[in-house]
Amino acid sequence: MQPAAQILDNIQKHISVSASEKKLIESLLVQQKVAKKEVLLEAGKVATDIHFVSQGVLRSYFTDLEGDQNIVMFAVNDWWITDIFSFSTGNPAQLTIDALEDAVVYSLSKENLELLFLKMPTFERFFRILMQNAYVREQSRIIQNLSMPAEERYRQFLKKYPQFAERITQKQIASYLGITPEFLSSLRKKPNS
Amino acid sequence: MQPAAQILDNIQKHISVSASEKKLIESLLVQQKVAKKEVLLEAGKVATDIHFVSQGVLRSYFTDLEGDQNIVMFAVNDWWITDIFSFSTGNPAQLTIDALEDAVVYSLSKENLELLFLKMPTFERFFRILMQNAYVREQSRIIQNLSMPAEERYRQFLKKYPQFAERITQKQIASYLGITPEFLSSLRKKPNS
DNA sequence: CCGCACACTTAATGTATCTTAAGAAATTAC
DNA sequence: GTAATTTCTTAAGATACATTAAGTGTGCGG
Repeated sequence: MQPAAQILDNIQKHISVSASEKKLIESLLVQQKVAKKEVLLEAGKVATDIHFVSQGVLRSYFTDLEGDQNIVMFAVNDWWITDIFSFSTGNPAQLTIDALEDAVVYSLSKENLELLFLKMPTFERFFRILMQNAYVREQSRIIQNLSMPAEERYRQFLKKYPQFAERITQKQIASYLGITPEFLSSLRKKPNS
Repeated sequence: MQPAAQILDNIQKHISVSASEKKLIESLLVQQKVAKKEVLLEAGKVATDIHFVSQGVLRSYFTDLEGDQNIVMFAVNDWWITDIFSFSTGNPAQLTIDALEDAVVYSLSKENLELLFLKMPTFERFFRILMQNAYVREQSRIIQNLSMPAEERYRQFLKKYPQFAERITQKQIASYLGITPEFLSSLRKKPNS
């Protein structure tokens, strides 16, 4: 699929887009290739862009005082990713975003997003739906973290994101679940009762 | 403050609203008084409304398989609350919403919200900002849950939400933090080093 | 194709947090 | 205003999960 077509499909799942609007959107996106391990956003800098993942796998993570990485999200094709806190407020990012596999992304700067909102008011609706879905996802994760032991969270993760499980190492998954790789290994060994 | 004025103020922090739009908004809101312990939304039913809290304190919580309540959020004056998953998708709610103190809320049904989006496209922007802020909040909580021990999460909670700490019992706060009231009590006893 | 870094596993020991139980304090209901 | 209910605390014992350390596999850069 043509990369632009991939984003437009993603957008058109939620709003309709005229031919001239398609051109406008395409003109505001910047394609970036991101090599495995390459950093797209570094904690401490301001997140100026939101990225649409066309191919490959990205992750965002928080580095805590002990220096440990805590994975906040994974993003594969058709996902949008940024440090939403930094992108919203202009404060320094808490998260680092890098590639777990070679990736291709389309980046939209905050200025261009605001331009889109101005020139194409329905894009506000699209972005509202994007944010609302992200809110649903994060709230669902909070519920799981509060109410389930690690073993059950792991099962739910495999069920909800089978496309991640195949491509992401156990170490990364453990970090996402908030447990150590050693403990995840011991969970996996257990007969799944 | 006139209740309608309170909501309009909240909305006008993010978008400008004409006189006729103000009337429209007011006409679509329904005032509800909620007595302490009264249930506004019951898990299993569909969340048809989003509620603006004018006075009092509400909470939403998830009841897990063991029957324990896990608090997802508190809402005091000027907060909006619903089960965003159920409200978005029309699926049965996972959360129960009830009042921890006598409260007054203004409820906006999903139909009326869609009507607002149609008649007042800038309302899409307001709601986008609402959802984006909620996303930021939930992501920040996930980062804290992943990277900090309970004692530090409690400190951050007190710092971030001093208005909650005064009005909400230790038991509720413990549930929000994902720990038992007994353990919270032991944390509070420790000299704050 | 070799070597090295890194992922995954296993197991012993350690610790944060839970469970249970009971009493004291505070709030609520009649 | 007093009984009844709920909250908060304390403490002992239990458990989920972390830490450390060592060994085995696996991918990948040169």
